[in-house]
Amino acid sequence: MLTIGKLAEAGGVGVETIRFYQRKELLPVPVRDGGIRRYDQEDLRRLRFIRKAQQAGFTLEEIKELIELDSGHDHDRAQHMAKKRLAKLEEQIAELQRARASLQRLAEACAKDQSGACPILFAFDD
Amino acid sequence: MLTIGKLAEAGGVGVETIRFYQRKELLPVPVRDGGIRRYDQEDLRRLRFIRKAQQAGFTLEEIKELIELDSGHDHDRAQHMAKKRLAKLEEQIAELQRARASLQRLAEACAKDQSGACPILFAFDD
DNA sequence: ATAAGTCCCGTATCATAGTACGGGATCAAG
DNA sequence: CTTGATCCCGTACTATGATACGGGACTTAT
Repeated sequence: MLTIGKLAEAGGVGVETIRFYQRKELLPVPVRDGGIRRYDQEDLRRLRFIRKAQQAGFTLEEIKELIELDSGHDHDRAQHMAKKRLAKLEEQIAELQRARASLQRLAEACAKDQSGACPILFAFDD
Repeated sequence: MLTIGKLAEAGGVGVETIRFYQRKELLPVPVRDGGIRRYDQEDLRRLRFIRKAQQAGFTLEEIKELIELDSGHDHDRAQHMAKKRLAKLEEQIAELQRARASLQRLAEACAKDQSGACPILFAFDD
């Protein structure tokens, strides 16, 4: 059994973040042991799930939805969300790659022409 | 000469956004023609610069700094910022690619095993 | 010259994801 | 049995990038 501080530490977040997730109904508000909330491994697992899902780009709103898919039996819905997120990820990656190409080109132009106006400051003209 | 509404339209943003950028000192507050602010092509160029730079991932704070590099002659600083941003872009791209790989794997596992618990809901275990 | 459409300004609100604060309760160690 | 750490709770504040609102001034078309 963990206290909120231990759970936060184990999950790599701050205590306030746990409380924030509870308010957002991403984590259950656990039973109390004489005023003090006690957490178990399931809570830690869920906390870690939240963090991993965030890394995959899901918003807390979406993560809440994933969690609410009742103990993992709604494959269709889960797959739908995963696909939607994958499409979004593709899009984001492509966008960043375009930005990178454009910025690389400008940085090179800036390095070449050391006199006069710097191209970076004059346009992102892609 | 443009009014704020025309400038906003030409730049593909809302009127409020122009005013927001003025408050943030990203756009100059122009001279007034009898109470009405008038904008020129230079303002439009700058507005477009802001949007392009945003697409390259610069924050408004950074864009302000870029703009303040005195009419484009501080190549060193501009290049430094471009490199910093490029590094950050690389990092973001790599991170999204990792997220994509992980999520793809989970989606496949979910599709294969239609019975029982959905792997998506049980871990992002990369 | 009057009505509709813009523009002016300051202030408030939004979404997202937290972080901080203050005052009281409770727990663990010496 | 006191002291310090940790916990409780609600509320407020932060950052980022806008978006909305209200009431008055100004412009444009008829």
